[in-house]
Amino acid sequence: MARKQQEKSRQTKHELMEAANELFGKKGFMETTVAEITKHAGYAKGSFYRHWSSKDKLFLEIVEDKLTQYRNSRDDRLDKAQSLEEVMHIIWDFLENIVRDHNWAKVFLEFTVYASRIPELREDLSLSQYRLSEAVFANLVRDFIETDYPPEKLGAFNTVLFEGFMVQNALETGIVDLKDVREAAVTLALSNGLKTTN
Amino acid sequence: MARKQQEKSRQTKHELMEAANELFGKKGFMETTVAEITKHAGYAKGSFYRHWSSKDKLFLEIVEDKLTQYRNSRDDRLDKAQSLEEVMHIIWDFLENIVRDHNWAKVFLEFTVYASRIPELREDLSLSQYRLSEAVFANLVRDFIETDYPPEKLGAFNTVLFEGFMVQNALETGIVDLKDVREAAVTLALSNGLKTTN
DNA sequence: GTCAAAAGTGACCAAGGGTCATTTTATGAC
DNA sequence: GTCATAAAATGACCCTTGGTCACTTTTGAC
Repeated sequence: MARKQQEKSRQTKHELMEAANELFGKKGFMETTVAEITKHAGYAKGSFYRHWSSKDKLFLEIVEDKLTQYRNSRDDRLDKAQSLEEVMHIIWDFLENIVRDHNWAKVFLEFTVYASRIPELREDLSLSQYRLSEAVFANLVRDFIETDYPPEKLGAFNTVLFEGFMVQNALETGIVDLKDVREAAVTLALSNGLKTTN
Repeated sequence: MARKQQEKSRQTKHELMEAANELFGKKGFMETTVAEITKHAGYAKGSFYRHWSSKDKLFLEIVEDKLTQYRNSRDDRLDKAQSLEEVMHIIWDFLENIVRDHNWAKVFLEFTVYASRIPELREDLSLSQYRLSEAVFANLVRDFIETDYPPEKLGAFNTVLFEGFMVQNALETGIVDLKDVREAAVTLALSNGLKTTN
């Protein structure tokens, strides 16, 4: 049987992904070369292209893995949410996880901006498995909105604030931190989504 | 006198900047090559490096020009501002100008994220002449803040929201538009900066 | 042991940023 | 007008990097 060969191939792919994961987190997407990834994992450059058709595709696969991972760590808390404020904090705990995962939020941002110039890649990136999903955020807040403010927009503001923060963070301006932005997001949600504001 | 030569040199530089301005706006920073810029202006590649030591430096010079331009169109309106809300709208008119200037806000974002990986360039970019200045925004809102919320942070949220919006815009998600984000910024400012919220 | 298929290799290609020796053009002294 | 000098402009060349592919090595079925 050819099972062992498949197994070996999967193992190699895994090793390459691990190496890439580490290097992307450390140096970013652009600054990490394919040759570095393969060398770090102990292979030759050519081997890379037996597993992915491009550096972009590898990145997308890593993103998919990571988002699945992040989402799994969040899902079980959703049922318990009792208020808009609570939901917002669940969302921001989730976002905080991403920032804590080395510098991956920064790497996401880097790749997002890069991908936005490449039509095919931009389409890929707007698929939910590759993206902080505004739709998911919208669904989370929908049940708690008392006004007629569109839940899609309320959901999207989380992404807007988060990604805006990531730009600040990338430049290391140090003026606002994640906590400030979380508070702002909550303020905004309560202010637009609830009838009584305090 | 060698005046005419200097004049010619300045003219060439100007033509190269015009070409670059157009191409960057159309294709972005990364996708525009030095050879394209020089060809578009009618010169050979080598001529580029008589005027800038790198593609990055040319970009910084264009940014500086543009920001000066944007700022000039704003300065004369500042005196008239009577309330926090009014100041916020002046800030967002200013930001709207940048978006209207072809796709330059997107190009700024692209360059910002790119620069954040290159230490020397990141330092350049945090200089005020190259940057949407949080400090300036902070000064604008300072006089109208009634609470003890730090004006630096209130100012910075404008940049955060604006740049976060630019990421959405780059991906063409279409969920929020500039008007939504402006409103959010105003809501946030009034909510944090004024004693009475409505 | 043989041999086909899979895994792995690295020389090679093209594109792009940047360099520099060389050529072209402008200037001013005579 | 001519010549020397300096500035402006050129494009062949270098290096790096993503991607290709003909070749070598390893694996496992028989």
